[in-house]
Amino acid sequence: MTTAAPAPSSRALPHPAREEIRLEGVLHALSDPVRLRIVRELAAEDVELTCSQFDLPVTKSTTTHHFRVLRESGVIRQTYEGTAKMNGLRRSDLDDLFPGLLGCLLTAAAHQSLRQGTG
Amino acid sequence: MTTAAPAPSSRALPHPAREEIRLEGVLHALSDPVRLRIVRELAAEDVELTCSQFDLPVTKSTTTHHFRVLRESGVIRQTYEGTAKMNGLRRSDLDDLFPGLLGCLLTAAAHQSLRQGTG
DNA sequence: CGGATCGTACGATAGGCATCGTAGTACGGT
DNA sequence: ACCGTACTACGATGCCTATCGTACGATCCG
Repeated sequence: MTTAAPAPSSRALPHPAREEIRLEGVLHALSDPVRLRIVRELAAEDVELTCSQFDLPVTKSTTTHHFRVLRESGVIRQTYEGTAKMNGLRRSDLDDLFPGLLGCLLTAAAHQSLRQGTG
Repeated sequence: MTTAAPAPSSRALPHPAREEIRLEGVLHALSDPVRLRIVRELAAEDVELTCSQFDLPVTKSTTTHHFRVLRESGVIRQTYEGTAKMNGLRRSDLDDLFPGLLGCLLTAAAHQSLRQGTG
């Protein structure tokens, strides 16, 4: 078999179960410009990205903080692969819980960016 | 003519123009449980409500605070009518800026309430 | 005018949080 | 074993905010 995925690596990360994801938490997570940007990039690439692949206007520590908030609110799924930490949107979970919401949010963010040239 | 609306009363309130409404601000406003509840009630009634018609688990001062956050983020429109302060959702502005978002959010909130019996 | 109702302003408080820097851990490669 | 890379943990800092209580302003009714 073509082992494309390099083994999830021992250390695990706590994620909320699908039923534990709260709308308020998701909205709070996405109300920060940096985090909204992360989610938009993640949605655009449609593939798992490492933390360091994002070009964010904050330091590494702050980046770690933002990714944790996104994970703990249930927006993204994080897994280690070697020293890298892969990040992926929890699309199916979110779509199941809040139908259409993620799409609307991404569209809204895109519209706003077009209007204001802010990304 | 049937003057149903009792004159807007002198004191005016500052509202952001439609173009000034920011997605992040809206999300932040709605990420508070009390404010999300206000917006849901407002959407359910589909008519302007006074501040005191809401049964909220906070004091009057805090209620004032939450309504102000909602107004300043562009989610609601507030006008005085006598001593009462009328509150209405800025549906058309929001739908114009962020198509479908308000509906998705309300649906999502409703779904979550059904799941968890939290309202 | 006097009183009642509705909402505001202001100050205080406590907790949350975005940010940073530094020091450290985990892993892979040489 | 050693080094480099990727990310984390921890502590500090300063700001934001949700909450309250009390005192006040605005409006209406009698």
